[in-house]
Amino acid sequence: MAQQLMSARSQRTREAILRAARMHFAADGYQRSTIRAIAATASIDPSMVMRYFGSKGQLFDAALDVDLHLPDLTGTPAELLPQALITHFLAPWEDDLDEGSMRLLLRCAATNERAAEHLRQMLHEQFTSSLRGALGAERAAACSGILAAQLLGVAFTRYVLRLRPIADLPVAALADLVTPSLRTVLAADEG
Amino acid sequence: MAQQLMSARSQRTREAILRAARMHFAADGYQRSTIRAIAATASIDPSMVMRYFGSKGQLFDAALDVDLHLPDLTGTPAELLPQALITHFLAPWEDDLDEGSMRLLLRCAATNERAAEHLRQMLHEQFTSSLRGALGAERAAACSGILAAQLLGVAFTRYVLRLRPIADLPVAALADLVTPSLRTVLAADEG
DNA sequence: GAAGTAATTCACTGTACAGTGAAAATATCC
DNA sequence: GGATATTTTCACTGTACAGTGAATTACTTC
Repeated sequence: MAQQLMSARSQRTREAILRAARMHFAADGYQRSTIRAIAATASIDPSMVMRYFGSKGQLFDAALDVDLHLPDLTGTPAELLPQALITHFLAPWEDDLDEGSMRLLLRCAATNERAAEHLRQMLHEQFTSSLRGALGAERAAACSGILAAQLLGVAFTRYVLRLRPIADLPVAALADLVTPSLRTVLAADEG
Repeated sequence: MAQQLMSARSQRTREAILRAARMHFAADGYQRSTIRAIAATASIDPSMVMRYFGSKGQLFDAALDVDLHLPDLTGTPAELLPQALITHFLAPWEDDLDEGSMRLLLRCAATNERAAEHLRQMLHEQFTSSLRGALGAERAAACSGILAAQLLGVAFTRYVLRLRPIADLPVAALADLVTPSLRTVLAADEG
């Protein structure tokens, strides 16, 4: 891609902008984040943002390009599936190495159709491909909707709304709390 | 309140503004909604908004003042509790007589701390008071967090993110899909 | 139907912002 | 070390907006 053709310097600048943009978009949403503020955080001139990303909208698109990193769960015994799902699902939210890109996506999806489409696409792809091996294509498709709803509910409640007690629980306790429900969903579809 | 002192005409204007505001806030979020656009929808002059609500922020606060209308579930047999919960919870979203005020609250809570606080408060009060009679204060407090998370997940997925298939299901089918999980949550806490 | 009050409109201010383009600084190559 | 290309800064434009206050219109009451 174009990135490969860039000098190390512009590469660094580009990444600094992206990092700053993710922070701002995650904290304030799309509208309230200004190019100027993002540029200030990245310690560069606002017009650099235009140079590297063309417009605020394109910068946003670039910032949205994140990943759940759900592993392929093929071979995971049914018994352990709920635990594995919740653990892997929560991981990118908990240790946000990428400046909260998951939070950014969830928050912005609430008010921005572009982000919503991105999130829908991402959830669909990653859930079905992660579960296909373990459940078969048919059951994966049938379950993924309600599984996504439950996990999104937890993520929204914990990371965006910060509703107690869900927001305060250690991850392990949270996983224990949710696991039975996931198990129920997977079991209900078994028959 | 001040409303009682107003003429019928100003009462009507006030309500027209509020209705228009809820529509816009629900559709576009706080930032992207402009006083001008709200005024246009309500077919009045932008400065009327200022007259009646003081500022965009105060108008927003007024628009957020909504209710889940969860009934007191005292006396509902445990067996029927999940069904009753999901049905009553979904109702205000489904038939949005109030111009989508629930959607407005959920959407805006994602990026607006004022709305988030409002939603947290509302969920806490309404869930605990609705369940206290049926479960006792202790169990109500213990369950309400995870119940809220699950129901918020469904609402977010269906009404805000519009992720399929959850977004397309008839309410009854959706209720059937979620009921087992709610039952699991309530059962898990029983011991 | 005139006097007074409440509701509404209008013209305006200041500000914050996205985006532009030319100039300056910095690196790269011969 | 001068020429060329790339990165960065700077000064600017136009626009959209929240909010203000005076002028105007519509109601009410006597």
